[in-house]
Amino acid sequence: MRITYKGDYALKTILDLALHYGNSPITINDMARRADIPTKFLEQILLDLKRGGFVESRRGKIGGYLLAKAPSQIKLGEVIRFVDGPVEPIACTGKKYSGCNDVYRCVFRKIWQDVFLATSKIIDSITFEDLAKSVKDKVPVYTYQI
Amino acid sequence: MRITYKGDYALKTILDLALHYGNSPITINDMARRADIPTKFLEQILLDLKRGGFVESRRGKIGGYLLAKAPSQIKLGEVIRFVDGPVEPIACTGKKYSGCNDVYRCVFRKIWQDVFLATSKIIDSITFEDLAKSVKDKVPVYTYQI
DNA sequence: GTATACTCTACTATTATGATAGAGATTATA
DNA sequence: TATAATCTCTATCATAATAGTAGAGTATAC
Repeated sequence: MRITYKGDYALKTILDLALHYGNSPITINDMARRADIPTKFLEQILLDLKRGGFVESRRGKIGGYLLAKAPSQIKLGEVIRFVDGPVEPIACTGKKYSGCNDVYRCVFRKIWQDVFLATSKIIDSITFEDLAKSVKDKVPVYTYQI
Repeated sequence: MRITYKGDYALKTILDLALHYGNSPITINDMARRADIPTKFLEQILLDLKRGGFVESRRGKIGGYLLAKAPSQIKLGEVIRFVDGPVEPIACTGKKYSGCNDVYRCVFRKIWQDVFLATSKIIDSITFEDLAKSVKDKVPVYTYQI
């Protein structure tokens, strides 16, 4: 799994919205300023998140963005996968990995699968409600412990 | 963690060398053919692995590549980190992450740290001896189980 | 009707990735 | 010693991903 700037910004933005859940819409400008993200870049990211069903928007005066669902219904893993793609360490599809034609491939594939599972277990067990609570209470978020 | 083609090829190549550990050197051509890697690309990769201290070479006739240490002394994680860089899901260094200046950052940082630890636990517990044995015995490699 | 705020398409710059090319250096051995 | 086999090194190139920027357009509250 690799988190890009875009992904990082998306996560911060959804957390911002989660912290204001239930209130009036928040403008792109406000969020961009708070998280120090270029406004025009954040515009693109929010349009993407809207297409993904994570946020909704209101145009015009008193417009802005809102979460499309409750923070408790948005898993961290969902957002990561949507913005930055699959969590697997290597693309196991396509011609290079279309089958277990040689034994080397299979040996490593099992390992990538295990890394994938361990990662998923962490990011899919955390919701934005957890993250928002963690911020409000100023305590580290609880993650799946090995 | 993201494994590139270069990384994938490097791992396969070291496994190939591990399977022939103790024998005479293996040529780039042989390895490239067996793993279906472009020869010139594999040349670059092997030079890199040599600089990393993983392999050594013999020039001239009857030349080729050998492992620089026993397969049991080469961890999977070492090679991955050397070829494809840090295992962390996000670059937590540099100006963007130079300090815990805002609370959002810290919330996520804990999570990336946990993903990092879970991943490391898997890839650092496997050596190329384990992988070679796994190939020879035709059984999946044992990985750290959650 | 106008200011505010989202929407949409297109464009650009930089870097990483995945190679390829070709001349050079070293070594075994006939 | 000649030569074939093999690694070594520097440079170059093509494509895609990433990280933005630009600007005209649309909707809404007041």
